[in-house]
Amino acid sequence: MSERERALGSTLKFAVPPDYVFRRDVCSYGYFLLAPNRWDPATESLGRTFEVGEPGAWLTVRAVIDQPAGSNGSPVRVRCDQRLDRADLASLRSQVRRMLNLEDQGVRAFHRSAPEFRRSGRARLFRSPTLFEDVIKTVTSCNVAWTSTIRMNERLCTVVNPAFPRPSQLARRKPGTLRARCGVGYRDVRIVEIGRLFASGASAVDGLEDSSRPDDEVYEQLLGLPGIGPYAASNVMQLLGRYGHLPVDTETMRHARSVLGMEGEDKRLRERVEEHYRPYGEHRFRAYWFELWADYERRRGPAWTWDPETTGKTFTASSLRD
DNA sequence: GGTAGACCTGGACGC
DNA sequence: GCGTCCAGGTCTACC
Repeated sequence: MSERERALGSTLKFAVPPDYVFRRDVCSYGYFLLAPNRWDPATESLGRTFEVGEPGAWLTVRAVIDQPAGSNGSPVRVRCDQRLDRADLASLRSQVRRMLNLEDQGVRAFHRSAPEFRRSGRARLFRSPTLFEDVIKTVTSCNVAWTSTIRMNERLCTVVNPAFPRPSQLARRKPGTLRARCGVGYRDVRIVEIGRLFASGASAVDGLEDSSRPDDEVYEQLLGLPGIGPYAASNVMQLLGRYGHLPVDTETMRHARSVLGMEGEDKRLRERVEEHYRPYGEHRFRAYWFELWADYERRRGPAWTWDPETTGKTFTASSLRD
């Protein structure tokens, strides 16, 4: 493809399920506020840098994704800053489909289990183009305030790769460099090690996306990864489309006390939270999460109106405490 | 199996 | 402007 042909940006349009509402379903999980994603509340579009191609010939593409008609189930559009060939368009399409979680077959079942979310239509959860990015984003969200998570992801994109670091890029980095330039702190060694595992296709990460495997097996495997404890493993589970685990953190405790009216010490509260969401079975994460999200929206307005520079930075348990 | 303390960063607070 | 304290989940050592 010539340079001139490339200059005329490609546009991709594709059908989505009838229930799909772009602004609601993108702004459904905090990762829509993390680099390289950039939500624009004014145009209700998501900007992002992607990488297409193959090892040794990566192509960096800047794209803007939206749903021009804005109505349920109307096609989603992806506008690129350059012209892509068929293979690159296919790669981009598959990355966007993962982010938008379009293959999620459990929406109806979730609404049967939790009819209180039928009216809002909440069910789908936003995620990253790759499992690797979801895992690293999860590690950067552990033991840290939300603003620091935002900063770490920004710096990883600025310092290593604007489309988000690839496993091999993090595998090659010195931990000290990541710590000094990306502000990841003691997570440096763990991030490099996760990069190595994904880059080499080690058995520790093999089969994580195999949906035929039982939940408990995948959960145990995740717990074996560096930097991944019970909270992070449960969070990655939901990013894999497995919603039966609850990632319990300080924010869960705040929610239990302030919204569910529960009392007691953390250990007892943890048990009560598990008990509370048990009736939702394999959908319990979604029931928990959209209840929490509805509370955020009561405080801050609909998520699609949040400005990443202001409102988007205010989510952390201590700042939301009543 | 349970628990205490270290890990690192940035924000809040007091002086 | 500086020093101190605290929030935040994982990991290791120890009981």
